[in-house]
Amino acid sequence: MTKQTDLQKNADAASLVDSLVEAIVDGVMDHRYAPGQRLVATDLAEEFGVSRAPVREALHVLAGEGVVELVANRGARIRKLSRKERVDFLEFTEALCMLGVRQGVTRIDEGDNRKRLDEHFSVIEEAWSRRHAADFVDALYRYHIALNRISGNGFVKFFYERPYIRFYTIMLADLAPGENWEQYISNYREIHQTILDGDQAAAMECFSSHISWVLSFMKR
Amino acid sequence: MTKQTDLQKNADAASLVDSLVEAIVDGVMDHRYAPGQRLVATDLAEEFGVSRAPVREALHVLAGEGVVELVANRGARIRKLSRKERVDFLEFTEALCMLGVRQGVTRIDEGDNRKRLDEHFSVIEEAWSRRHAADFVDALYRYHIALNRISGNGFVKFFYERPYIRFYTIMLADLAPGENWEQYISNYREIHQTILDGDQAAAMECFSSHISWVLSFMKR
DNA sequence: GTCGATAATTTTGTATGCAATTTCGTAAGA
DNA sequence: TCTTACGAAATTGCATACAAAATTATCGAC
Repeated sequence: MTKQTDLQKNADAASLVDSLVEAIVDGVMDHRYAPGQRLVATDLAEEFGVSRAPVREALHVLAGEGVVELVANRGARIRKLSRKERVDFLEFTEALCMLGVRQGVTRIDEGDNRKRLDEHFSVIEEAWSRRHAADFVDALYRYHIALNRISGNGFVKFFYERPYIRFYTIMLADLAPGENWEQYISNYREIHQTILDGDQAAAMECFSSHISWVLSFMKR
Repeated sequence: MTKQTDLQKNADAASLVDSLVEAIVDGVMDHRYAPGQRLVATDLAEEFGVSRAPVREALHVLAGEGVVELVANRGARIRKLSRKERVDFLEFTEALCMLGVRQGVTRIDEGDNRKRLDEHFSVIEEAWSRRHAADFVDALYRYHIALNRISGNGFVKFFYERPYIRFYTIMLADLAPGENWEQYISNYREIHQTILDGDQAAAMECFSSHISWVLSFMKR
């Protein structure tokens, strides 16, 4: 029995390979493919009703992105990060977000930036109130996407929204906030407020000490 | 006449696609392929004496990496960064290096870290004395690779050494140091010294103000 | 039952074929 | 001279084919 997953071939110029990349990333996001799991080209081809060629090309894109690990003669598997790798990644990504904070603060009053950022923050609050780790981490991620866009650094925007950053970020849900729901939201309320206040020094200080705190309990 | 470029098929497990990726990146590095240039799969296939399939896969890896831009039905071209994009990229990459500095300082006395970092610095000095922008930028890049390795954050190491970071970094050679050779090396001597001294606060302060200075003259 | 060798099956890697699309050259018309 | 139109050539995207490698299954020895 062939269960064909629909490829939403965006009416526009999205190529088949692009659709496949997106479909596979989606599959990873909603845990249909688990980290470490092997991805057999033939199976995917059948699942999506295409030949192996575009599937392989999609897997190579994902390998370039870092979502997938490609070993010669052994095919592809979803990349799996050790605990240390995830902590390292968090440290890395937070250093980036710091840049978003620094530059975002200076532009908070342009256009509807303030309103938009505030909306994103309420999603964080909402996920927090439900104590839903995955949604919480996702909301934090989207908040920083918004902030990075506001910051105006095109490269940070480009980078932070790449599939594998999204993917790795989501994988942090089992490390944070851990047992620290209260402190976490409290920190972010302060960060958000200082950003809204346009106080760059305070925002960076807040965010920086939040990072230190998060890393301290993640590294134990 | 078919001029076949040698693919150095590393004796070990490096697949054909990997070799192609490396060969293409090398081609970009020594300016045989210019940013914006179109890469025709058939031509590359012929050049390397293979079929189009692995070439296409290599191009998809590079697309995932961000070295190449892939447009549906129009094939691949070497990614070209505008001036603003390059400045944004520099801002981005410096934020990362900041992390390397912060953590690297704390480990400067482990093993032969001090010696190795010092060796990398002398390469910077050497390129500086020749006033060779490309070599200078490359030496700076390698210095930070060494520092990132010392820092112990595996993700920063992994990330900073990816082909496209190397590629983009090299593309900064026409923006820096510009007319500012003297100030640039002077800053780096101070950065290097504070790192050797193990003075984290001073190192971060030095590096941070160096970044501000570089960006100020690049943004003009 | 466990281990190891061997055969059968699966899966990968690369080449090739062909239709669809784009690109390029050329010529007609304003 | 500059567009615009059109047809030929080039190029891409996807499917298919097949050899090489890896994986799994089978079977016998202990």
